[in-house]
Amino acid sequence: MNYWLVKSEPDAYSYQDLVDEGTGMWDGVRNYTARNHLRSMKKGDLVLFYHSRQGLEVVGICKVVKEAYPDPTAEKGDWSAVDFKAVKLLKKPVPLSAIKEEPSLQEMPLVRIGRLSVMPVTEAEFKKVLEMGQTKV
DNA sequence: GCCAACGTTGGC
DNA sequence: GCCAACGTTGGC
Repeated sequence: MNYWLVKSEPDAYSYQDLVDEGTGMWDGVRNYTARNHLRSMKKGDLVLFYHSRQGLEVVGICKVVKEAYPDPTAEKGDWSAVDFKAVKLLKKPVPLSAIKEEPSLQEMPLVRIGRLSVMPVTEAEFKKVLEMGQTKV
């Protein structure tokens, strides 16, 4: 079991949109590092859902229900998409400012590499974020 | 809206 | 193959 974090601008696609859809396609990634992370995802992996630009907080948990397949929105190039299903809304969203203040979360790419939109998270980091969000899977 | 950080592109 | 210029992302 691996753990991940994905970012989305809620204006474009929010956690609530995923809840409404049931199963959502995670497409449109056009960054090689992020794409490679998508391809490493396995069915059942748990994913933190983060709202960028607006919100700036981890809002929910979802899981991988379909592993990487060719991104249908890519007109050219070698890109991938995966499918997610919403698992649980965090009881308390975890803001970026709180993550930055938590010593054990300083190594997260979310803090270190601002621009990356799909990133791995360690089990310890994942659990810590859930704890801060007062939520259990 | 600004700007820093990072990735990509293209000239040499 | 290096590196400057440019574009994009995303926090502030």
